[in-house]
Amino acid sequence: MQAQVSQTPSKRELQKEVRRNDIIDAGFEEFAVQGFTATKLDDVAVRAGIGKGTIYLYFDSKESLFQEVVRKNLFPMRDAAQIHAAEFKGSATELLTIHFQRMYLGLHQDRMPQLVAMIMGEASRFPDMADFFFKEIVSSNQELLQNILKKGMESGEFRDNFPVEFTQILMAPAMISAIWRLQFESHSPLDMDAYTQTHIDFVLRGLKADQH
Amino acid sequence: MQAQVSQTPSKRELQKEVRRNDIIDAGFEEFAVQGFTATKLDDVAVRAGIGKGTIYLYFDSKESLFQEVVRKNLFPMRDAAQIHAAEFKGSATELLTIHFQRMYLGLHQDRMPQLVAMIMGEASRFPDMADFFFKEIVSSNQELLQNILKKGMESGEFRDNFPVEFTQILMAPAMISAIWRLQFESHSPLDMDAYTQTHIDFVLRGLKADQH
Amino acid sequence: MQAQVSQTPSKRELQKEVRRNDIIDAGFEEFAVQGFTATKLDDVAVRAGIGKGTIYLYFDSKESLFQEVVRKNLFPMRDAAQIHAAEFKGSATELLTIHFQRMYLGLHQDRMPQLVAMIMGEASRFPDMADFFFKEIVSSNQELLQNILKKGMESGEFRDNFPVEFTQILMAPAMISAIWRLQFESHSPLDMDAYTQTHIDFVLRGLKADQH
Amino acid sequence: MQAQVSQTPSKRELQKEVRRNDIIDAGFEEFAVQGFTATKLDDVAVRAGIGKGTIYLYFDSKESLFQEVVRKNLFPMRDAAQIHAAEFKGSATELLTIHFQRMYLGLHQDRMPQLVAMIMGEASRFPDMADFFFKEIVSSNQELLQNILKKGMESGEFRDNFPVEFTQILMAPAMISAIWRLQFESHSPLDMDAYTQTHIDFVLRGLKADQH
DNA sequence: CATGAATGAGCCTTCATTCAT
DNA sequence: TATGAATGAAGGCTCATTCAT
Repeated sequence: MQAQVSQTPSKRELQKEVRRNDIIDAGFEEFAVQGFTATKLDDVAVRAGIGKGTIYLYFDSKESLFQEVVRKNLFPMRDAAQIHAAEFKGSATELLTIHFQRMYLGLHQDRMPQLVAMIMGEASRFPDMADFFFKEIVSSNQELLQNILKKGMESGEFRDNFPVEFTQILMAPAMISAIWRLQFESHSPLDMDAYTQTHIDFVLRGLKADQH
Repeated sequence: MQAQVSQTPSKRELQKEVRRNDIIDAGFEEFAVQGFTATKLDDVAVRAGIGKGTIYLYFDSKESLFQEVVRKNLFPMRDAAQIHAAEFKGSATELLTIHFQRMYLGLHQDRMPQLVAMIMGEASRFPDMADFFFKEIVSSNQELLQNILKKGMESGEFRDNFPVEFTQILMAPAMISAIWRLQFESHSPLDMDAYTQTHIDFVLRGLKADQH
Repeated sequence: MQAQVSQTPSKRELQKEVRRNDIIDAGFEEFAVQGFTATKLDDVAVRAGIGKGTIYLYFDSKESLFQEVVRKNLFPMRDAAQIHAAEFKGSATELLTIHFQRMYLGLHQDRMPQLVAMIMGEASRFPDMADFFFKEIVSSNQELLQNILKKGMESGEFRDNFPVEFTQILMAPAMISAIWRLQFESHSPLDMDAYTQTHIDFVLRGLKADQH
Repeated sequence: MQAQVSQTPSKRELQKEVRRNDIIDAGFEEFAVQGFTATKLDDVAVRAGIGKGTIYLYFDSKESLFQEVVRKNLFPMRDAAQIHAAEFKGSATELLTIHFQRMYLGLHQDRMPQLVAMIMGEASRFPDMADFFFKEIVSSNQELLQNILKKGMESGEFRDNFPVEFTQILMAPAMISAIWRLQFESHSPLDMDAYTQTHIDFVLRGLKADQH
């Protein structure tokens, strides 16, 4: 008579998952604004609307909460980019264009700029985190871009003498734009659409196969 | 008995200046490695070879010491760049090349990468500092580069349709290289000479006047 | 339908009693190993195979659980000793010998050494418990031993000038052996059979009626 | 002209030593009354009349303070006993008598009973401490007593069939008396002079060479 | 001027107890 | 009844800042 299917999570389990997410989101906000060290778990708790001790029912420590925050916010972007690239049918030029447009969308979503800035600034003091970040995010992105470059070189769209190991040169303006908006938006706002377009255009010019 | 001439600083004043500099240098090392929040004034004192209390004879607070550290380490680079650009006689292409080479030299000198990373990561939490950093360093650099661009456009070396307000696009790879080396050098080392050359070459290609 | 006779406990009441005992046993294990302060009710619950909140359905607080643990584990020993002494037919020498042998058996049973050590170390911080322990266990044991001594003095087996108020002198080696094994077994193990025999022999020599 | 002799500690160093001792003494009081786990460093600080943080200028942690407390309070007793035994000229019976009298004096001095009770109760949860205690105090005491026993056996004062490895049997009543006074003094006070005398007398009877 | 001992506010983490389900 | 999620007070420890020497 028990019609309870084991796959459907109980109401309680659902509630726990929701709560866990609330904490991650609250942590995201706080970490992004305050940075890791300066963030107080008290503030995270207040923002999540829970008691301070509750955080420890879901996470082992401040650091592990931080890892989850990074994970939850960066993985989807990475995965979406990979899937898109794998499925894309079209020229390398088009793919690179769309890939960069998507990168800008992701980087300026919500509090992503803060997250990026925080990781750049504090990762080196948490070797585990730098490790995790490099392996899960950075190298995957690098590889993705390298594949696009190789594709373009094979098709003759891109010059074949650009050193593919220096993908940083191509992506850097996107990262810097995120930091810029975080730090200097009030001093000198950035027209992101124009910036994005200029950046992509600049990259395509720089990669264009040499005339002869 | 004191025939002290007011213009020449007394031995005591010289001594004070030296001491002040020692503290700034020690602070630089510590802030660069640990970041602002994680740096202990105890460590700064030890590194400077003085007592902890002495710091407060020269600086009002941890934060004001930090400001001085930034000031002292970034001003010379900026000033040297400005002087060089003003005095340079030659093509815009050459000037831009040399300017970038100097920028890389400066950025990878000593602990500059850490300083850059730290500013990027923590500046937003110290509005005064972000302010100072923008006004004294960023905008000056931007202006300098814009002048080079305009010069090149006027001489016909560079295409005149690159939006000069987006100098970030041109400089970003240099900033990112500093951060990369700080965070990921152990995961994936960067050949800086090749990187620098590739970057400059890429920029020049991107700015090259259109063929017709 | 319920033909429940009030004198026979219902199945439910039996179940409650069983559950209560499970908790006490789990508490015993944990308190004995960790001590009172260091024991977490969480661990007790896990060991008892129940939820943490359930403990509060059976006990008012951690402290009251502790009292029950002590009560349940020391009463049987005390009662068995009293019954045995009351029923014993034989010489005082024999009775004392057997009484001590039983004491050793009890003291080294299971986790009794830990319980003894814990009471010795922590009882003073729980006046109620010290009270309870003194009234229910200590004084009863003292009285029992005093009765044996008096019996032996009357029968001429023991010298009559041993001050019966100092039964501690006779029992101490047994208590200390329990603590020794708990704390120093790894440093210097104790051959309990030989120790017991030596102790009893020593006591009998010390009590032996003077020669003349 | 500097007449400062390097051996004389400066006033500041003296002050530090005094302060260090104050903290140890305050810690002694608190640990003895509350036990290790229940003692708050706040309370130690208040008792020592200093700020909470000051403790950490002198000790690394609560546990290391505890070690110092034990060290400072137990070492003198141990050393004095060893010196006395080494210098003593007289019979083994006299030596043992005096040794025990001194042991009682030491054990009931100040807060020594509490310290003993605390070590007995909590040592097992701090393996380092149990280790330290066994090596520095227990085994030294055991050895000392064994030497006295051997001396008496050689001189014919004591029977030679008492197993010298079981010195616990001889010393236990002294330890137990300390605990008794701590826990049950209010329920049943102990006349320590009579107790001591009875114990020594009992031990000497038990060790007395057999008549023949 | 220089020192470093002293301070105490502040933060992460734990855990007995409560209570909605 | 039983559960275990939630709470928040409490404690060990850190560190910027002060101040007596």
